[in-house]
Amino acid sequence: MSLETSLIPIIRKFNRFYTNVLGLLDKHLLDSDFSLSEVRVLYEIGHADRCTAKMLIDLLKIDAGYLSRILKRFEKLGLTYRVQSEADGRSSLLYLSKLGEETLSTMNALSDVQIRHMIAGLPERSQKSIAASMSTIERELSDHPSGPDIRIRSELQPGDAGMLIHMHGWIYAQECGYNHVFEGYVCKTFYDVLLTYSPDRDRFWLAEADGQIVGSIAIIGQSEGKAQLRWFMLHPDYRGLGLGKKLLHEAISYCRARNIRQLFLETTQDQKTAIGMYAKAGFQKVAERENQAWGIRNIEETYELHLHGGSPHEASATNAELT
Amino acid sequence: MSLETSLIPIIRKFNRFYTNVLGLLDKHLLDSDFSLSEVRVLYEIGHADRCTAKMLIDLLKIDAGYLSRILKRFEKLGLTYRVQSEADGRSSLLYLSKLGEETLSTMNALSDVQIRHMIAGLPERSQKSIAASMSTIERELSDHPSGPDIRIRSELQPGDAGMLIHMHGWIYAQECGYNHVFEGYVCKTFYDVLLTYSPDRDRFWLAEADGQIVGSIAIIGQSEGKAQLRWFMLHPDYRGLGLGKKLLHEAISYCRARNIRQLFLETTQDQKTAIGMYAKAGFQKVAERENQAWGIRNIEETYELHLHGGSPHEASATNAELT
DNA sequence: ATGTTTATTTGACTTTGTCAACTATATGGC
DNA sequence: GCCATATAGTTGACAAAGTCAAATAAACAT
Repeated sequence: MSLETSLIPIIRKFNRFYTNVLGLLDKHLLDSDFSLSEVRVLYEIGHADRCTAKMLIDLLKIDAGYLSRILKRFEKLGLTYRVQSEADGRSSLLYLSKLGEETLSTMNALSDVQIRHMIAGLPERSQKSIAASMSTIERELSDHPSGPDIRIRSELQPGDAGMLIHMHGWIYAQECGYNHVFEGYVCKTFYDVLLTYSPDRDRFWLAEADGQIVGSIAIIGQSEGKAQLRWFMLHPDYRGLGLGKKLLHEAISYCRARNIRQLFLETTQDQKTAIGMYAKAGFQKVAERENQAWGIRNIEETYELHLHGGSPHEASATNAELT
Repeated sequence: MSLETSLIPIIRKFNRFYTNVLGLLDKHLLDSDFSLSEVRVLYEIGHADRCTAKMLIDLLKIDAGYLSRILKRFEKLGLTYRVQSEADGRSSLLYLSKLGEETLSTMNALSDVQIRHMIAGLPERSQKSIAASMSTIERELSDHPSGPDIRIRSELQPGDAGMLIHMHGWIYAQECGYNHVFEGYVCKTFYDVLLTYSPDRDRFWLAEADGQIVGSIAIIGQSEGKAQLRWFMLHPDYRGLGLGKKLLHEAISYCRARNIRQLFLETTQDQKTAIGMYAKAGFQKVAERENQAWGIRNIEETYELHLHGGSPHEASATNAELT
C-alpha cells in the first residue's frame, strides 16, 4: 500500500505530461478533415479482422450513436462499405474501400512524420529507451497482463558469468549480509569453470525475464557419473512463480539423461528456501562446516543426491514432485 | 533513420494504447461537475506560482476564449479569485480560494483512487517498472532533455564486481571477439583483488547512468609509490561524452594525491581509443607480448606512467589535457 | 505621441459527444 | 414453433466542448 502511494504521484505526473504530448500530436492530425475519434475508427476498421460496430464500441469506448453517425459519414465519403454478417443479421462487417485505405495510409504517414519529428533530435540511446519503456508500460497495464516474457536458455553467452556473479554478490549481501569477499569467492568459482569450460561437461540454465537474467542453475564438472550442481539462484522479484522448481527440474532431468549417478552441491544454512527444494528433490546433507570468511558467521553444507544406484524411491518421488 | 523507422510503430502503438488508458481515467473524472479541461486548469492554478491566463494558455494549449469562460465560471462558483497584476495591468494573477483548494484536493483524492485502482492488482515489480518507465519517457521527451543522470561514485558495493565482469565479457566479445576464457580471466583479476580488498589500497570509480553502471576505472595494489590502473572501460552507448576522460582524470589525480609515482596498466592492442587516452595522459609502452588464449590472436601491452620523478613535462601536459 | 504588440474578453458558431427511444435480429426456455 | 429477453445498430433531440474573429485595454518601441 505504501509502495502504491509513493508511485501514484509519478504516474499522475506522467499522465498530465503525456496528455499534453498526445494533445500536440492530435492537433496536427486535426488539420485533416477527420476528428480524432474518426481517425481511430478508421484505423481500427483497417486493422481489425472482421470488424463490426460492436467491436469498435468496446475497443474505443465510443458512444454507439456517435459511432453510427461516423460510419454513415465514412460511407457517404466512400471510405468504407459494409456487408451484413452472415452469422448475425443485426451486425455488418466493416471494410475499407480502396479510397479508405489510401486515406488511412496518408494519415499513417502523417502520423509517422509527427512521431519522427518528436524523437528526431534525441540520441539513439534515448529513442531506444523511450520505446522500451513504452512497451513495458503497455505490457504491464494491458488487460491480461502477460507478465514478463520468461524463458530459460542453456547456452552460456559472453557476459553471463559476470551477470551471475553480480546477482550472487547483490542478493547474498541483501539477504545474508555477506561482503565483497563472498563475491570474490564466486569470481573464483567462475574463473575455475570458464578457463576449461566445455558445453559437454558444463551446462548452464539461465532464466530470463524480458532478456534480463533473473535466475540460474548449472551442472558442472561431470565425469565418471558424478557432477556438481552450482549457482542455483533466483532474483527475489521472481520467486514464487515456480521458476526455481523448473530450473532444478531441468538440471536433474539433464543429469538423469546424461547418466549421472551422483550429484553434489554446496550451500550455506542461510539458504532455507533452496535447501527445502534440494530436500524435496531427494538431496541429503553429508557434511557441514563453519565459515567466517564472508563478513558474517555461517555454516556451509554439502548435499548429495544419488540418482540411479542410490535410492529408487527418492528418485521417483523427485520426479513426481518436480514435474 | 532506420532506427527511428523501427521505433515509430512501437510509439504509435503505445499512443493508441495510452489514449485509451487516459480516456478511461478521464471518464470517471467526468462524473464530477468539471470537464477535463477545467480540471487541468484548476490543477495548474493550484500548483503554478503567480499563475496568469497567458501561462495556462501556453501550458495547456487551450483556446484563450474558452479559458476565459472557464475562469469566469470558476469565479462564479467561488473556486478562484483574481488580483490584477502590478507588473502588467492587462493580466491578473489567479489564485484558488479556500473552496477551490478543497475542490482540488477532493479531485486529487479521486484521481489517486483511480490510479491506485489501475495498478492495484499488479505485482510490486510491475508497479515499480511502470513508474520507472514513465519517468524515463517523461525525462527523455521533456523540452530540455536532461539526458540520463550520470554520476561517478567510488565506493565498491556488493554486485559491482560482477557487473564489471559482465560488462567486460560482453563488450570485449562484441568488439574484439574474445570468448568466455577472457571473461574467466577477468573473474580471476577480481578474485585476486576482492579477497584482500581494502579501500585504502584499492580504489574504484564507477560511472553510473540512472543507477546503472556504464563505465569504470580502478587503482589497485598501491604500495611503495607504485600501483596498477585497471578495468578502464566504457559502455559503447556512453562514449564520446567525455566520461572516459573524466574517469581517467579521477584515477590519475588520485594517484598524484596519494603520492604514487609509478602507475602501470595492461591492455590489448585492440583498445585503440583507450590506448589513445593513455598516451595523451603520458603513459608509455614498456612491453608487449602475444596472447592466444581468448579465442582470437591479440597483442597484450604494458604501459607505464611516471608521475613525479619521471618527466615533469608529461605530467603537466597531462594535467592540462585531462582537466 | 503614435503605431504596434500583447493579454484578455465577448458573441457567434461548429464540432463533438450523450441520452433515450426505437427497430430488427438473436437467444434460451418451454 | 413461440415467447420473453437480450443484443446490434439507428435516429432525433440535446448538451457540452471547443473554435474563430472582432473588440478592448494595457504595454511597448520608436
